[in-house]
Formats: sequence, structure tokens, C-alpha cells
Amino acid sequence: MDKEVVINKQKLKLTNLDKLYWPDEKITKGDLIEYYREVSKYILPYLKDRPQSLNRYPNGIKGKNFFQKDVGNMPPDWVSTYKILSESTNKKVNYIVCRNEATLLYMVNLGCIEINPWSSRIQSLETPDYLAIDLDPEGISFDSVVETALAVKEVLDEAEISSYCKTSGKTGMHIFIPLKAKYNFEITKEFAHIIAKITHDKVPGITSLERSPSKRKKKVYIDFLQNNIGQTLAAPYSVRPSPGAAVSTPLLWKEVKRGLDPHDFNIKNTSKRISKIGDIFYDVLRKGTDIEKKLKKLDYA
DNA sequence: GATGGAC
DNA sequence: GTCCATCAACGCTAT
DNA sequence: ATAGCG
Ligand SMILES: [Mn+2]
Ligand SMILES: [Mn+2]
Repeated sequence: MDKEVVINKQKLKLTNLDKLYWPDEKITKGDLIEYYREVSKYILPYLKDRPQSLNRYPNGIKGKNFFQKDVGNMPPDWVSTYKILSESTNKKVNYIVCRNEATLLYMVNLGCIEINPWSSRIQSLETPDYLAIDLDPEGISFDSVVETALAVKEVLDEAEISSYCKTSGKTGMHIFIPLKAKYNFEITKEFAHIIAKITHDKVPGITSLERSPSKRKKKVYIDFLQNNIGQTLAAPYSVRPSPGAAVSTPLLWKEVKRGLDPHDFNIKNTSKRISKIGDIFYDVLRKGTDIEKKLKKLDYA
């Protein structure tokens, strides 16, 4: 039922460990916590020093969920938090900042099946560490997502831009470009927009840049608007609150081909996969990209 | 999941 | 002590 | 200002 563990020298209460978070698959909250303990070494670099947007499912994937950013003074002392002024409400929001395994498990115990970090760190909130291209299919096959991802890859390869790809764990894929916190969100977003437009021109039949779902039926939405402060995507190695407990899994580009099935990467087998092949996203937080130079190479009028 | 008031 | 109601987002874009 | 989106 409940258990107290010591991690990072902190006593942490883990509760309701036998609650069925995925009733059909018989996967419990305890299984979820066990997964995050196993992969913590690999997921933590993508959470470190980043404000966390909580998406809580305290009663599992079939229960009601809610978002939480402001944790007030709810967490114990040893959980790092950071207050950020919200532009829209003019109120200070006290975010959890994940810095270690104990904090990760604290969040998971709150019902966070998925982990949603900001793309910027508190040391440099205005400059993201990576650019994200988010591929969201709207009533179209996953093979079309794959085809779109490969089109993006082709565009980036032509300009010799390094890119890294993962399943979202739901229905789409994410492509990351390392930036080393060198550009603000406005420049990053404009760059992402250009990549999206060139890709759309390459495969106009299966893609769309329309924001309204009704205007992009049966297309893959090339979502470049996640490149804004505080906009999040599920982290690499995050579990998703979806059937089968799929995991957002980094892939080798050679694995991105027709027939790829995102359900093949899930809470049951991802830990083993990582131990075997390591972290495919390793360079995302280490390399950079010279946007000015690459813009010239893209040569987009 | 945590809190607090009613019972 | 138990039960139950209540609470827990935000930034951007287009109109 | 507000609706829609993720
Ligand atoms: Mn997506
Ligand atoms: Mn999206």
C-alpha cells in the first residue's frame, strides 16, 4: 500500500502503490514509480533545473486529470521550487524544479504519470536548450507521421543541422534540435516556423500548418508553436497516460521507417532498451546550432 | 493527493 | 475518526 | 477582450 524510502538522503513517502493506474493492463502506481527509479539516471538530465508543469492523474489514466503549476508551499523543504511571475495573471507561480531522483519520485507520487519540463532552465529562462518540432496527426496513420518526420530530417540534413527524434508516446513524434541556450524563444520559434514551412512544401498532401484541428483533418500538424516559454512536451523517457503505458522513446533515425509502432516502446521494455543502447538524446543538451549560418543554408526566401 | 469542516 | 467537498494552468495566436 | 489550442 504505502512505503517510505530514502533517496538522496531524503525520506520520501510513496502512497497507494497498489492503485491500478492502467486498469486494463493491470499496471499499478508502484510499477510506474519502479519504472522511473530504473530510468532516473537517463531522464534526470532532461529535468534538471527546469520548472515542471504537473499533469496529475491521481486516479490513473481513466480518472480525472488536472494541471498544476503553482505548488505553493505544499512540497517538503528538500524539494526545490522557483517562483516565476505569470504575465497573464500577474501572480507569482511557485514551480517545482526537478534536481534529483527524490524530487522526480515526489512528482510521480502526486500522480504525474508524464513529466513535462520547460525547455529552458531557471539559470536562463528566456533561452531554450533545444528547438522542438512536434508532429501531431489528426486522423491519419502513424506511417504518415513517419513520412513527415523523414521529410523534416531531409530538410535539416540539407542544411547539416543535427536533429534527434523520439516517439511522443501518444500518436505523434517529436524532433529536437540542440541550441545550447544560445537564442531566445522568438528567434527559435521563427527558425522552427521556417523548417515547418519548407517541410510542408515538401509533403503538402499529408501535412498542415493549420492550428485549428477542424482545418487539418487527415493531416499531420507540424506544430512549431511549442517553442514558447513555458510550453512543454513530454520529456524523453516520460511515460504517457495512454493505453499500453507507452513511453516517449528516443529513436535512431534508421529506426524511423514505415511500420514503426510507438506502442512497441512502453513501460515494460524501455528500461532494458536504454541499458542496452544508451541515451540516443545524449547530444541534445551538449551540441549547439548556429541558426544564422543554418538559415543561409536553408535558403528560404 | 492534500486539506479542512461537519458530523 | 471518517466522510465529503473543494482545489489544483499558462502563453500564444487569431479574431 | 475573448476563444481556441496544446
Ligand atoms: Mn504532440
Ligand atoms: Mn502539439
